[in-house]
Amino acid sequence: MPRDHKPSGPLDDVSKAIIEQLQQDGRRSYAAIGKVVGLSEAAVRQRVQRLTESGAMQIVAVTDPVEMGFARQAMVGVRVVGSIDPVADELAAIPEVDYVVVTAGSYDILAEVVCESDSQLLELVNEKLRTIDGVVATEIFVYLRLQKQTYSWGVR
Amino acid sequence: MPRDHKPSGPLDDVSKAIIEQLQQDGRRSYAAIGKVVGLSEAAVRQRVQRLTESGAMQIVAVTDPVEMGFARQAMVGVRVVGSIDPVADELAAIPEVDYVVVTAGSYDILAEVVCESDSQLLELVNEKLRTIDGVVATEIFVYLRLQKQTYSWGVR
DNA sequence: AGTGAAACGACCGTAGA
DNA sequence: TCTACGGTCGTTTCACT
Repeated sequence: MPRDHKPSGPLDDVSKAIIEQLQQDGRRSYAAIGKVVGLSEAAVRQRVQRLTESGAMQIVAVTDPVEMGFARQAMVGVRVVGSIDPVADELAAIPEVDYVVVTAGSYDILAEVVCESDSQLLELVNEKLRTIDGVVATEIFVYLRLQKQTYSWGVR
Repeated sequence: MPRDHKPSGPLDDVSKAIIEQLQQDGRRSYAAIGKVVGLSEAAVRQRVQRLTESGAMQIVAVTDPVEMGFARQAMVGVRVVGSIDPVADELAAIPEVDYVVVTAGSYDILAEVVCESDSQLLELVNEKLRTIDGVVATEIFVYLRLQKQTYSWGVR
């Protein structure tokens, strides 16, 4: 699922203020946001539409994995021989993998996985990750505690 | 910012269906969701309220760091001597750190950082992370490409 | 890009099963 | 925990700047 990325230059302060409001509550009304940022409802709505269509922002529900029955998360460091891209593609196609990033460092790829149990995690890594062509090593960092997860950059 | 976590047992299929709708569009109307899941508007509203108050779900704007002027992201593996908790707390308090997880493995903590430039990243790691009491080693995984980031578990 | 106004639809509180 | 309903407020469309 690649993000669309229409050009859309850097954001002005008003759009940043709108985003800040929606980071606190994605359902806050355009009218209420307009009062804070000093714009009419319609203007706020237009800017939100442009921001979402350009891919700069999206308004979504994010869930707590534990409450959803996924009690075990882990980050997997992956070392690859040969081309990295096809490996990254295959990883991204796995439903239990929710985050894939190509990195510079002692791993070529970091992949976050969400599982229901330790046994499912082990099976996933052994049978779906380590069997991908080009993967030569993996290291599992089991999550003991998620300490911070924010969707607001720079602010608060 | 610790999550509140009222007890609230495992979710039934209706609540999962509601969440699925809101993962696609966090602003979808309660009435429209009700038609899909077979519930009245008010019932959907009550369930969404309970889900958000229990911390199982939140509806927020998530942004593209590049569009927001944060062109450089990295994952930092942190090795700690002594108690891990105070280090995790200090890391979580840093604004540029958006994700902190305590892990089992060759790092004790993984922290994701969001910066405007390479120089800011370097300064952050050297002056704010490595100076924390108990941190004995860090390893930086600079993000070359974010390949996948989904907020929907299990589905699609 | 922005405003203002009127019609429409969504949301909220309350009552009742 | 759900439905029903009425009042209030938010959203949408459109003509205008």
